[in-house]
Amino acid sequence: MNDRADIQLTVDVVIFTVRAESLRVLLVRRGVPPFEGAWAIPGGFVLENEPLAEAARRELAEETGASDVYLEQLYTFGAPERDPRGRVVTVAYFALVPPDRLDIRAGSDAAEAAWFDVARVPELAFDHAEVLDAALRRLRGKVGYSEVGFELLPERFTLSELQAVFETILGRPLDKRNFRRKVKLLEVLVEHDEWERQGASRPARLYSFARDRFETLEERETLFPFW
Amino acid sequence: MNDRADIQLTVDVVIFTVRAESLRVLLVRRGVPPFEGAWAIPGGFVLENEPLAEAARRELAEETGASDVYLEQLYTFGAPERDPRGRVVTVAYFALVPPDRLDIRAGSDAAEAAWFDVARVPELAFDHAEVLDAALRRLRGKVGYSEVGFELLPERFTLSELQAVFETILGRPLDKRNFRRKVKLLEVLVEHDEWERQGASRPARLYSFARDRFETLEERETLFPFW
DNA sequence: GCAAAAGTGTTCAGCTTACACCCATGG
DNA sequence: CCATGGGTGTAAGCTGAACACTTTTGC
Repeated sequence: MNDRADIQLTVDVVIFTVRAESLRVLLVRRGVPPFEGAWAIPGGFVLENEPLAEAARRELAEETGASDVYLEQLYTFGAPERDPRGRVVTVAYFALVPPDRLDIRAGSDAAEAAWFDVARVPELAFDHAEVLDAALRRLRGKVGYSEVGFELLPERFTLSELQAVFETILGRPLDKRNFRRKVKLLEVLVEHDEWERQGASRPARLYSFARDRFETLEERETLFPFW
Repeated sequence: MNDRADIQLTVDVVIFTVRAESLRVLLVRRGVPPFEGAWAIPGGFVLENEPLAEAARRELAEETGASDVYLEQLYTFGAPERDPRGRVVTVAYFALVPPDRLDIRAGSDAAEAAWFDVARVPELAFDHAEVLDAALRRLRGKVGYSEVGFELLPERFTLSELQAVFETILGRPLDKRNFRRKVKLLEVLVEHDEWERQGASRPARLYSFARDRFETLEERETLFPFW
């Protein structure tokens, strides 16, 4: 009468960053069967007495050295046949890592890891194609009414960089003037008297993201209009 | 070196229905410790070789007799101390059951179960207050751009009934004329030559929900505007 | 002085909102 | 005939989209 399944629980973390105007995801190459040699989303088993989000942060730190970045639970995948070794249910998370938070050294000690443009991802192990797809849909769905667009940038950034992130996530160009007007209207950016110069062009003003102001915005639910 | 946690996996299902213009949730009274005598969200262990959604549907059918209703994975709760008996991670789902799909007999054989107005829910066992809160936020958040508002109604319904469901979920009144115009603009309702008469008033036309038309709408992502 | 990217307003269309009266029926 | 809920259109304000030129710098 006790047919509780003997289940192993893992967390997988879809780790995104932005580089050279492309959205990238971190994948690791599997060194052991099953799917030996295939690319996979980094993940691992949940430890005793470890909260799920903490397991995800541990995974994230092991692979990237990054901590204190945006992390969100995505979905739980539990098809019985998703892992040929047995019943393994995985709680998938996704993380947004600004380029300046990446620790180059991290992850290099363990398995091979590499960043892939999300438009050019190889075949993935397990049901990880589905996991990645869910993460991308979530990210794209939320960019319009949440902070995720801001969480991929370094501490200081230009409005053009911000716009490039939005365009990268959405996969389409945005109008520069409209974009700037709307962002400023949100009142979540702090304007600095610092300027980024790059090559032979006019320097761009640097901004930073005021996370606290965004949170008060959310409560007003101005961003969730009734259709 | 193998510190994989010995974890029990359950599914909990937040079951909503609408009755008398109030949004209700099904709760069961616990007959055994821990939290003996407290009200809880129905749930149970995942079986060997059972997909998570199937476990949720099984739970749902046991409690309500309903099948083929709207079911969506909500969130996975895994705080180590959430169940005093040990490490129990739960994958929470929520279900929307139209009143005509409820089987009165179901659930009566087992534990005591009852419907509660979501605004008048008693103290709940475990972290179920948090689970219910997440379900309500998800439901309210999605009513404006998804089909959830349509999934709580019987096969045939009037526009006033539909509006009442939206108002119940959102917790605020909507303008009748605007509501009707927008719903008709969506083109997801089938108009029938049947009329509901109730008491001393003009009969109301009956409609049904064309789920397939809604799905093609979703792909057009007209409903997900960029801010 | 020219190439390159930064920065800046206005107009128009479409959508959202607010709002009040007549209609069909049962009792 | 009256009480009850069903059903319908229009005007005003607001929001989103389209669009082009000037500025600052490095070379």
